[in-house]
Amino acid sequence: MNLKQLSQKLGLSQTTVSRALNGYPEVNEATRLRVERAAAQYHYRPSTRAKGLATGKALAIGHVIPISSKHEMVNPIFGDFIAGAGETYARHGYEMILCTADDGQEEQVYRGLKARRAVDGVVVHGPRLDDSRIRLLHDIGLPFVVHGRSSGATLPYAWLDVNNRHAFQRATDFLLDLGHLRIGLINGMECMDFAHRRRDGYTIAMLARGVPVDPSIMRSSEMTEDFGYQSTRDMLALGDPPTALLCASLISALGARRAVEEAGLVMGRDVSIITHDDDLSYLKNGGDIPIFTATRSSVRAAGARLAEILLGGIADPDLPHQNVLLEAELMVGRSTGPAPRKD
Amino acid sequence: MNLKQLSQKLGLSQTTVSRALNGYPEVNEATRLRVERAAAQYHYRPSTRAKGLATGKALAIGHVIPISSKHEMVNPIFGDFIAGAGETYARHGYEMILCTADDGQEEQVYRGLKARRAVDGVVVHGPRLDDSRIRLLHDIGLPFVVHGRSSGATLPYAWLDVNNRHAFQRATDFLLDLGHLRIGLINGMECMDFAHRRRDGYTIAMLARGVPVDPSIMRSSEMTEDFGYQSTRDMLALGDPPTALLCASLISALGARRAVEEAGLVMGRDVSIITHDDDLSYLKNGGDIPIFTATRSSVRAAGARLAEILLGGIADPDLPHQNVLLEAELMVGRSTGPAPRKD
DNA sequence: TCGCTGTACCAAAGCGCTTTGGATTTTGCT
DNA sequence: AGCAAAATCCAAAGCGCTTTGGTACAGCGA
Repeated sequence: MNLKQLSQKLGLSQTTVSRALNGYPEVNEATRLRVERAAAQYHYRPSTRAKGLATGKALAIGHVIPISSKHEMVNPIFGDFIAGAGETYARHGYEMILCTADDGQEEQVYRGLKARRAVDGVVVHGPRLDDSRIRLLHDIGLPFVVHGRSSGATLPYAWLDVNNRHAFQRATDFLLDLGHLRIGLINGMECMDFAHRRRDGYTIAMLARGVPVDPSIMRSSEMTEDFGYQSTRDMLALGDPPTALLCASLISALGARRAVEEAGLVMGRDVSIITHDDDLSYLKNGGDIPIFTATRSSVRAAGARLAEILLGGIADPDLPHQNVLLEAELMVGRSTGPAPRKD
Repeated sequence: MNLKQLSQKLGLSQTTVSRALNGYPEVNEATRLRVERAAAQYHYRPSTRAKGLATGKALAIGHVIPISSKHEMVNPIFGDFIAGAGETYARHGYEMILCTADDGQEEQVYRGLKARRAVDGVVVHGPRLDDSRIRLLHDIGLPFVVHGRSSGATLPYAWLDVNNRHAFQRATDFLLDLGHLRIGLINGMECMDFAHRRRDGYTIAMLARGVPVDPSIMRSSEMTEDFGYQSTRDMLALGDPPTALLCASLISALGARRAVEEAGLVMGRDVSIITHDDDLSYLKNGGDIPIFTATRSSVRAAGARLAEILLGGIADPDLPHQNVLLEAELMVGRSTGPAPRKD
């Protein structure tokens, strides 16, 4: 069923039917009701493509998933983020379109999206330090919101981020308060902006207390379980091993715990662990009492909020760039305790 | 830059430019070359919407992500699956569009996709037993491929699945061969087809050896870390605890290991664990030697393969429904060993 | 030379919608 | 009653592409 057929069935012009359905004022209420009922009855829905063509909008938002061809790594938070954003898009009549982009060809993908007029805006995932995508999207005139931030970017841009620096600063302080002095950092890849900021927070807190920052207990890589395990095992084998660990993700924290237990140590007693927790639906941090003490911030909520920002910016391009900084909660779980006394 | 502008710049008609770009024969090779060069120079890309309107195709594939509003659970394999499929779509000039659908409104979402003519086909994720979506999509005439299968479906349909029954049968046999008799099952939700089949495989193997199937060591729920932990803890507290566990996912296996170790037992010695491993990029099963003995099958590869099948079916609707059954590998890791001798 | 067959190109219609610029009828007011 | 304004509705153009149904011209054999 298309507009023409529907309007013929109603004995009205396409104009009137279209206006009735789109809430324009110049149509009799009785007529509008009749139209709406008929539309529902025949399951009429305007074709997105035709509507898009006619209005000059794409009625779609693009998400470009960076996929490192080296590591073939897909960001595990992606599913939850999308779930949050998707609901918002649907409510506003937008489609969500996904593209994957290997390392080198990211620029191509964004340009293609723009040239094909496939989207009205995009979400930038996984920003790196001084991320080139910001300049690129600015230049080609494609509205965007960054999930995270990009230190070093000179242009103003819209973003939504968790206050990673503050979160890790608080977490480090929490451990310092418990008497820990050897605090290991198991970070994400520090070319990623969020990891860089977390490290900053960690360093700031350590230095503020005059505790030395020791590179030998700071690791940085993709946040896999195995990386958490290896890093922890290595660090525990040091002459002066850490009594506490700061992990960048629940997944690497699971690996860290494995190494701790494998070494015959008890988490929360011999080694304390704090992790960041993205509150992923498939990786809950325990039940009532969290397993891990964690800095928590829901990625899914972030997705929903970010989508609102993007759509708002598209609806009114003159609006100033929105910047939203979310604070993470510090949830105390069972993985932390006072630093073990040296005997 | 659009077709009209490009054709004016070239002093050709839109027809000729369009045909040149789409590889039709009735255009001079020299002209075609000139057109292609100009298109590249001006970054011309046909508008997907316009092209779709003109051809009557949507040039897009839909993925509907079921999101249980009860559990707010997003399938963790989703990111990797999408990554596999996305590359295939891009290569064929298709967009991938995502919708989220809460429990009740799935039918609405599919109908909407069809009515808006937003997609040429869809991928059905997470099929349940006798899944109603198969009938629905058949009825509304939307091409689809199921990732998994649906026991009880009477209509023929295209699917790509892992041989879950065989995989779990082999895994169970493997444990039985090691002398285990009390083998616990930590399954996914058994309304899901894959979980049902895995249970079947387990049961078949047990019965074939005359080993009793004991419901008290069989659990079924969403595959979270916590579920793996709780289930294992409970089972280990039984009078006659299992000496081996079969897990449905690496995530719940991590939870199972936690419970095993917390009980002061050693995985691979006191309790053997076999898990299914979807080979997710962010959750590798260890390094060189797998942590867990596992039935492995790459979800990402499945995504790529399934996308090919769907596009093939769309290109030639008369083709019979393709059915692909992938065998999982049984990878031996460090989590399994002979059944402990009773003293 | 004429007709005929390709080859290479083009004008215009059409995909399903929105929107512009009227046209017609009603209403409100004097 | 008479007339402007408001209320409703409509025909047709246009969004950017593909495709149908041509035309024009060169080349060829008779």
